[in-house]
Amino acid sequence: MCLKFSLILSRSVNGEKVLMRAAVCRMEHRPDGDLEELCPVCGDQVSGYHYGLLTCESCKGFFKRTVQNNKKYICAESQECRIDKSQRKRCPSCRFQKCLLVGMRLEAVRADRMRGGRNKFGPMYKRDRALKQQRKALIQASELRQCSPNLVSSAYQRDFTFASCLQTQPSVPTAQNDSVSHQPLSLCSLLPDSPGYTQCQCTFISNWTVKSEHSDCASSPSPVAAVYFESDELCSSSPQGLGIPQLLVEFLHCDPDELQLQNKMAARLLQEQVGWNQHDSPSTFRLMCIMADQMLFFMVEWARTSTFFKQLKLSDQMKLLHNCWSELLLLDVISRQVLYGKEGTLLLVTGQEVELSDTACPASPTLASLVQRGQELVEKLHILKVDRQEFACIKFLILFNPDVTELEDCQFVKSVQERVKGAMLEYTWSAPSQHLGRFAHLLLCLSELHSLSVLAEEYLYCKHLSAEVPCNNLLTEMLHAKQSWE
DNA sequence: TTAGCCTTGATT
DNA sequence: AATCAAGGCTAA
Repeated sequence: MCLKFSLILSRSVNGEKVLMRAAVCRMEHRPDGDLEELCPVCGDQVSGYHYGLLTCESCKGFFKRTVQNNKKYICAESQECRIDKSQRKRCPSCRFQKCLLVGMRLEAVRADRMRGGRNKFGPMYKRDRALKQQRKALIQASELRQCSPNLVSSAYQRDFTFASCLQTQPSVPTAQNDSVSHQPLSLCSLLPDSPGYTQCQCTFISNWTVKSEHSDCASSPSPVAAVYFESDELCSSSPQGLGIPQLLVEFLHCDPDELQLQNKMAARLLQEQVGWNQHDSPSTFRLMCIMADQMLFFMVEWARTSTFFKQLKLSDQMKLLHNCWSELLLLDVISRQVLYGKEGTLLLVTGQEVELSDTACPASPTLASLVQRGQELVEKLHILKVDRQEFACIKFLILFNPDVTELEDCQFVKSVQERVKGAMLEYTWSAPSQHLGRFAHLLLCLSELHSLSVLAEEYLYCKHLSAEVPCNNLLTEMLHAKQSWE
């Protein structure tokens, strides 16, 4: 899993935004755009829906062979191989990883090898087709209106070939809204009270409406979406009156909804996908980078709107976030595994599950160590039965770190940290079947989390130095901020 | 092993 | 009867 951690802490894609826009324009002028869809795995022509989404014939066959024969591949490089039409045969390991990452479904391969007929994905495919129709109509309408970029862009937001999106469709542009995507975004410009903070970026988050139909989720083939719903309903209905400290209730309200994140991430991936083609098909590494970058936006938005944090001055807000971004990213991945994950698989924010055995990476000792220690940490937190309330607290505990240098309002940060600790202690002790040493164990886990984040950042910085991390994104800004202090 | 073409059969 | 996404076959 830590392989994924480190990948997640990697790079983002501002340069590609330009490509995306170019692709949109090309498609507009193509008479029959959606007959020329490209396989999300390798960029070849698609031949129909296969195992959850539109793919080409070769990736369909490859996925079938791999699953049916229970094949295990090992990447000879560092699990970052580029998969495109000409190179797809070179690394089956990375190819299969990419199949899973874009949303091909293991469960669509029949165990009994029965031929013909239809499977449970039928309605999903139908919905996706309808969305594509809608998109096409919108594009045609926008052409009539002399190619209004916004309309074209939003039309594309509604189309998404990833399986996760077939279940929960994205509805609104992502953080890097089209109108701002061509220029680099900085942390500063995302926080309020700063000169660079634009209304466009604000309204993206606050106006976000989740259109994921509950009925769809109920009948969804994905158990993940169902899990999120159940737990979210529990959390929103149960805290009051059950002896949960008021502060915790407040934290829970600040906590973003997992299903909303899933939708936003799907929309972001869609936006990126528009720019992919045969020559520019992203590696697993790059996909993870895109996700990491988006997670950073989620994180900033969470902090920006959270209690206590919004009372801080911009300079302190930035210092706190620069200090703990990697720890919060890791915590996000880890908490998702503890709360919703299954043993042996990595649950992505998109709701997709990746087999951990397939992601083992011996290529880099740093990566291998991250993987190992990350898994152990998940296991420890799982045994401690850390719940969503506690994770919400831990995030604040990490964010409000009074040891950060040159804080203007260090006293306030310290007082918040004390209050968070107090509320956590109260919650931990009031819960039944909790032993006395649990809180201490939890704190030990946090120190392990911190050391993991240091390791991950070091690894990333090396990648950055070897020019594998692109410039002009939130991630490189974070990397530089930390390095310039130390 | 790959990938293009073929066969199958539940659903529409 | 038509559709189309499963699995199967086979030359390269």
